[in-house]
Formats: sequence, structure tokens, C-alpha cells
Amino acid sequence: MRGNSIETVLCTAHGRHLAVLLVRDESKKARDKWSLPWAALDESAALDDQAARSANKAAGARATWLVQIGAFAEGKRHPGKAELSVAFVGVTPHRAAAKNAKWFPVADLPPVAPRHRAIIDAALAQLRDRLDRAPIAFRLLPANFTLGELQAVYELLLGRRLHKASFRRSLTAAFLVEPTDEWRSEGRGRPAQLFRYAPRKSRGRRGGVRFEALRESPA
Amino acid sequence: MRGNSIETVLCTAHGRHLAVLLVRDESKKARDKWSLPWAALDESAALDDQAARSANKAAGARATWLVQIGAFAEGKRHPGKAELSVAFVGVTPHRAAAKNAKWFPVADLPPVAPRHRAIIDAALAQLRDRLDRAPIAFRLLPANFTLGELQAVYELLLGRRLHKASFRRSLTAAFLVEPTDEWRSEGRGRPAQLFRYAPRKSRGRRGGVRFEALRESPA
DNA sequence: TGACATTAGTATCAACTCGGTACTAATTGC
DNA sequence: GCAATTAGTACCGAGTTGATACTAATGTCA
Repeated sequence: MRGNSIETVLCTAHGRHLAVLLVRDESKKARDKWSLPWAALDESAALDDQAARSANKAAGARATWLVQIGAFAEGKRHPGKAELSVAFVGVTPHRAAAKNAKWFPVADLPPVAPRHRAIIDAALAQLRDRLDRAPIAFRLLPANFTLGELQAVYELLLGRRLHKASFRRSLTAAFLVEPTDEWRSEGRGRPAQLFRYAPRKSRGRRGGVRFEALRESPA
Repeated sequence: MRGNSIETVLCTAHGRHLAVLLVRDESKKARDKWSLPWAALDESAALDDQAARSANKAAGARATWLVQIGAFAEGKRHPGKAELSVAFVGVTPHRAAAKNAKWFPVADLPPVAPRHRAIIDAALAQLRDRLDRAPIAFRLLPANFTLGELQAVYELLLGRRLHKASFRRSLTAAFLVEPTDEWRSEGRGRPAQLFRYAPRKSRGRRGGVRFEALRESPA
């Protein structure tokens, strides 16, 4: 193959782990058994649509959020020997994977082709980076969720604990969720109210400039 | 041409305008005279290096910050008929453009190929989006700059006025700049002290989650 | 030369925000 | 009923924000 390919890093929250969907690569033997879902690039269709279709086929579920993260050329050992790989990252609520596919916790991935490894790393970095600009955490959860679950997803992706009262104050102040009249009893303890993602747009951004993030990667 | 291409959106601050570098497309006649700097993709070199070289050649100046923004396939009328365009956005302090190249204010761009138009729009959106995560404003300015100039760049890119005292408080609290012993007298008014970008890294991010940005594009 | 306009930079303060601690609420298990 | 457990809230001190108003240093022009 001398053309381009399209690959999708589909992520979900699986208990206390963030998981990535990999598919069994039937064309190979013992090593490199797993790879990202990929397909040869079809010049006649939009990139987004191809990625969505590819994710849907591999996971058996629609990606509830999906965005392109870029083109990758390095790491020659691409499964299909594509010159250029256009990569996407997406999320979906957790459910069982389709045939020949499996969710792997990101901390415990099997070996994959070097270019796929680079794509996965970039995808996870983007997921963290865009967490406060795109509704990633909300799309990772089912339509109705408890605020505890939402906070757990944020903590999972950010890798640090958050203050419960502050988290809820900010959330309600942003008018991003609204309560349903359902409650979920999870064994012991008081039942939690279910919420749904229902953002109300605001006009224009307020507030000052936040420089703190610049101290992390001051290239 | 049936391969891939690489294009660079190089930006600078030109007075009160944000400007993009376009090059004269010699192969065409009256219409579509201008296009983004682009080159056929060379499979043997890293994407970043090719983009840096291309920007350097077109502007006659090094891009002080450069990052890939993705692959573009839509808008068939690419100047070189490339199947896929890998696009980069970069910034550079303002200086005169090289031969056959010209800085255009973003509000007053000449007609370009549809794919190039899409790339420019995406590049500017990324610039705004990454302003608080990458040192874009600092790289847009010369090595030494006044805090007034820095604030003006932020206001230009954000499209809104900022509060002077708050801006400076946040900036010094983030340990991103340090004063030089130079002062610049800009005609009338008190001279301004020159600063340089000299970030001191911090360990780990603090603070809660900011949901506000989610209310802008609640897809 | 001195008032004045102009731009740089700082001080003060009230309102707001954040995060720690400790509380109340509703459920299960014994 | 009572302890244990999880959900959700109240309070409060510390820190941050942004409006206003101030001081500082220069050029301009009478």
C-alpha cells in the first residue's frame, strides 16, 4: 500500500481505568497481534465521516465525540505500510467491544506498531488537553449520570483529586447540566440524583488570562 | 500530482492586525494569485522539519513557534492537486516578507483555493485556542517587549480588552517574564520597561476545573 | 520653563472564588 | 434501632479579581 490511512483511538472509562479500543490484526502471527482500528483513506469521503464509520465498525458503538488529532508519518512500521496516517481520537460510553476488538487500560497496553504507539500517546494527551474545552467527560458517560461519576471521570483524566463542593459549584454556575427526576441507589449509602448534559450557551468569554498552563511545557 | 502536500500558515502581529503570509502563485494568471506556502510532502523527512523549512523559505525568517494542526482533504481545488494537505500554524515576530510573499491582515485576505481557506480558518482558531497553553503571544513578539505590547497581542488574539493590573498580576505570579534593564521611549508618555520571556517551570497543576469554555461550543 | 497631554505602572478596596472542615441527608446491613 | 456508607450542603478564612483612582516619567507647546 502506498496511499494514506485513517486510524481512530477510541477511549472509554472502564471502572477506575481509561481504556483504548484495539482490534486483532488477523494478517499477522504471534507478535503485533493488536492494532488501532484503521482503514485505507477513501479520497471521495470526508475524513470525519470515515473516522466515525471506522470507530463504529470496530466498537459496535457510535463515538459520542470524535476529533482529528493530526497526521503522522514517523514510525515506519505501520500495519498497512501507509505513507501518512490521519489520526482521530474519540470517546464513547463503556460497553462490551465488538468481535475481534478489546478494551485495554491505557496503563497496560499490548505492544503495537511504533506509529500506532505514537498516535495513542498523542490522542491521550489531546484528550487531557481538551477536557476543559470540549464536553469529553460528558460524552464518556451515559446520557444520565451522577455528579460523582462525572467528577470521577475528571479525576481519572486529570490524574488528581478534585474538591467536591468546588466541582459542583463550578458546574452549576456554568449551566452545563440539569437534574433529572431519577435517582440511583448503588448498594449502600444515599442514592445519587441523575443529571443530564444540557449546556446553555453564554455570550462572550469573561475573565482574565490564565498563564498557569504555560509553566508546564515552556518550549 | 497525486501525493500529499504540506502547508504552513505563518502569522504575525502587524500593528493592530493579525496578519498571514501568502505567496504569489506564479503558475496561475489573474485569479487565485495568492496561496499558502506549500510543498510536496517528502516521505524521508519529519513533518515538523519540512514545515519549518517551508516557512523559513517563504518568510525569510524562522517561525518562533510552529505546530501541526491536522490533515485536510476537503475543497478539491488545491493549487498542486494534492490528495491530502498536512497543515501547520506558526508565528514569527513581524518583519518584511521575502520576495513573492506578502503579509495580509486576516480581515482582508485575497481569494485563495477553498482548501487553503479552510486551513487558514482552522489555523487562526487553533491560535486563539492554544493561546493559554503555548507561548504564542511571546513568540509573536521580539525577544524583548513591553508589557503593553504583550497585552495588546493578547487582546488582538482574544478579541477583547483586558484589565491592565490583573494582566500584570497574573503574569508576574506565573513567573513567565523577567525585566531587562532596558526601557523604551515610544514618543510621548513615560518609557516602558522591556521584559523577556523566561518561564520557570512549576510542578503539577493546581486549581479546580474551569467549565466556562464549554459554554462556547457545546457540540 | 512650566502647564498639560500621554503613556507606564501601582495602590486600595469591595466583591467574588476557592478549598478545607464539618455538617446534614438518605440509604443498607446488622 | 444504630453503625456504616455514600450524597450533598454550609460555613468560613484565604486568596483572587477588576473597578477606580492614584503616582511616575516622558514629549509638546505655549
